[in-house]
This record gives sequence, structure tokens and C-alpha cells, in this order.
Amino acid sequence: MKLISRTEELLLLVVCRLQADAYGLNIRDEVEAVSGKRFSVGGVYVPLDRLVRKGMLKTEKGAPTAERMGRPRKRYIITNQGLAMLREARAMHDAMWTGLPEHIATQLRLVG
Amino acid sequence: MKLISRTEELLLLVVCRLQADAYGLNIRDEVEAVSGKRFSVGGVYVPLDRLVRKGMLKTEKGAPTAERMGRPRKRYIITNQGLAMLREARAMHDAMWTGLPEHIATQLRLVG
DNA sequence: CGACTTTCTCTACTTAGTAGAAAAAGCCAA
DNA sequence: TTGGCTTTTTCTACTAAGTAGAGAAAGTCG
Repeated sequence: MKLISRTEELLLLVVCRLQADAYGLNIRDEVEAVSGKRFSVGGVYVPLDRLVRKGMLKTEKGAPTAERMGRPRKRYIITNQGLAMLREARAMHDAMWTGLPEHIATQLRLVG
Repeated sequence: MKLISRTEELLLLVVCRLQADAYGLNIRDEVEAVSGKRFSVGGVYVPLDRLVRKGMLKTEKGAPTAERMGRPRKRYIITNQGLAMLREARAMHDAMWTGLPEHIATQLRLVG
């Protein structure tokens, strides 16, 4: 069994979350908003493109109707394989976290 | 924000789970039982010792009373810092997975 | 002591994560 | 149409993490 990395899981979820707005720099900002994790400007594209190479994401050119300055955006879209991988990651998480000894579970309870 | 890797999270949780039996090869087997992930014989020790270096785990010599053959065991024990890191990992996971668009959430629902 | 058992250490290799500089691709003004 | 400004992506060199397997260590038992 090969597990997806946490960075990859996070990116996949953020792409889902942003839907039509899921392009590089926006993903970078949303990742930070959701998790506090920061990427450098170009830094997001490395794992993002790895996910494309692995078939978890696909890309499409940004909407041509946009009247914006600057280089056109590249939109990332999750594939069925990506969704499947997320389901698997979640199942793994659940398996890891269930059945812990009671006194440990107590200590792990989230404190407000 | 620096996120713990999934491998490290898994190992930390398995150490918790095994309590007094948390030594290398046993951890390796339990990891496989819980997650399906396989390490090579010596393979577990690399991330395990990294966790020690980072202060998330500590070790102690296996119980001296044991009447077993072979090299003595090295028991791994989670530290308070390790527990804190697990709480953080869990909080991050929850943040990542909440607030997804409804149609995505539907597709991510675990199927039996 | 020597053979056997069990567990750990070492290390070379592959893959993933990170940062920042530079290139691309568009708009707008002159 | 050229040059400058803006926005976004690409490139690449570096550090950290994951993986496999051979071999060393430290015991027991005859």
C-alpha cells in the first residue's frame, strides 16, 4: 500500500474547494488560509505538477474571456483517480486513529 | 506552519497503540496491520530515529528480565511533544476536510 | 567457544518538498 | 510597434524524507 503524502492530500482538497478558481497562486493562498502552510511563489507548482503526472489532477487553460493583465492562468481539476486517492487517504486516517488505548485517546482530545 | 508527514503520524500513533510492546519490528508489523503499509526489515528505524532526533519519541532498553534470545529490544515511547504534534496533525486534518463544496463531499463519502 | 536467533545499524538510492530567480504572456500607453 | 508593467508559471538547485537490503550486535543454548 502506497500512501499519498500530506502535502498532496492538502493540495487535492484545496483544488476541490476552489473549483473554478483553482489555479496556482490562488491555491497557494487557500492552502495558507486553510492550514497555515506557506509555499514560496513558484513552490506550489512542483507538487501540483507531480499530481498531474500521477493522474490525480488535470489542467486546462484559464477562461479566454477574462480581461485581466498578465500571463494566462492554468486551472487544475481533480480527476476520478484523485478523488479515489482522497477517499483512500481518509480511510487510512480513520484506521490510524481508531482503537487507540483509552488513556492516550484522552490525551489526544483536542483542547479548545 | 510545518506539517508532520503521514509516515511520522502513523508511526507515532502505532507507538501509542503498542505501548510496552513498541519496539522496531513489532511496530513494523502493527503498521502493516493498521494501514497496509509495509516497511523493509530495517526500514522502520530511519523514520523512527528521526522522530527521536526531533524529540517526538524517546527510547529505553528492553526489559532486562526478558528471557529471550537475540539482541535486546529498544522500546520507543512517545513524548509530550509527540502528543502535541499528533493533536496538531489531527486539527490540520479536520481543517482540511471541513467546508468542502457539497457535490465533492458527496463524492468523497466512503463507500462500503 | 561456536552456532543460532533476534533485532538493530548503516548506507546508498529514489522520491518529495522548498525557495527564489527568471521567463512567458498578456495589457496599455506613447 | 515598442517598451514597460502586471500576473502567473517554469526552471533548477538544494535539503529533507522514504525505502531496501546487507551486515553487525547482542543475546541464548549446546
